[in-house]
Amino acid sequence: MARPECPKESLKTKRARAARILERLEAAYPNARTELRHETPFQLLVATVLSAQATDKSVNAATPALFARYPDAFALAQATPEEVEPYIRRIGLYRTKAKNLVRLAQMLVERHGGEVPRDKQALMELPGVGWKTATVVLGAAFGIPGIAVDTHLARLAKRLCLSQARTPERIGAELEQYFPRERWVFVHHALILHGRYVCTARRPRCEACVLAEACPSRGTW
DNA sequence: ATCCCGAGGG
DNA sequence: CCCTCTGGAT
Repeated sequence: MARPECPKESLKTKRARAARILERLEAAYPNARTELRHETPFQLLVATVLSAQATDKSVNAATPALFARYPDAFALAQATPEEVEPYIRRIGLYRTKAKNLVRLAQMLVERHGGEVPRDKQALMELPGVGWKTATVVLGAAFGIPGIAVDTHLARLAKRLCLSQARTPERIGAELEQYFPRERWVFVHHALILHGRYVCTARRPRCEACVLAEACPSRGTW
């Protein structure tokens, strides 16, 4: 990672650049939303927990069979981790995730009537659910604004010189200063798509990047 | 800071 | 072979 210096910008200048970035994201990814397959908030929560350090493709390959066997929290709460493992083994980190999902389902039944709580603190008390997963679920399932920062957002925020902060929470808080609240959830999904297909971790395709004009790091990778 | 972990890409 | 993938818990 050869780091170019980020330009010194006022908040006003940065917001103007963010506005241009948002414009181009809206043109390039007009209906960006989660690519995790799900029918209910519960299934989205499970899929998002499974997506930690895994590709959404591998998660989507596993969840149809998983959801057919365990369609809701009540069904999953009756399972043992050993019974769940075969469904998710190919995703990786499967022992931890199987254990977490069963306990998570049991807690949903015990504390929330089997439903997904619309509250970040309550979500973060569930095993396997941290700040990023809770923010994603609130946004995608309930439309509650928030910019969840995952590996893609962290990388793009740095390359775009939108945030040099280190923790996901701080990067997210900073990004939320630059984009309008009603577009936060869109920005999250659009930047993930852009990070997955264009501004990739290893060899970013700057020549094909619609954000290049607004990116101080263009061509330096 | 380290562990969990399989699968696909370069 | 090494790196990365919508992280979280210890």
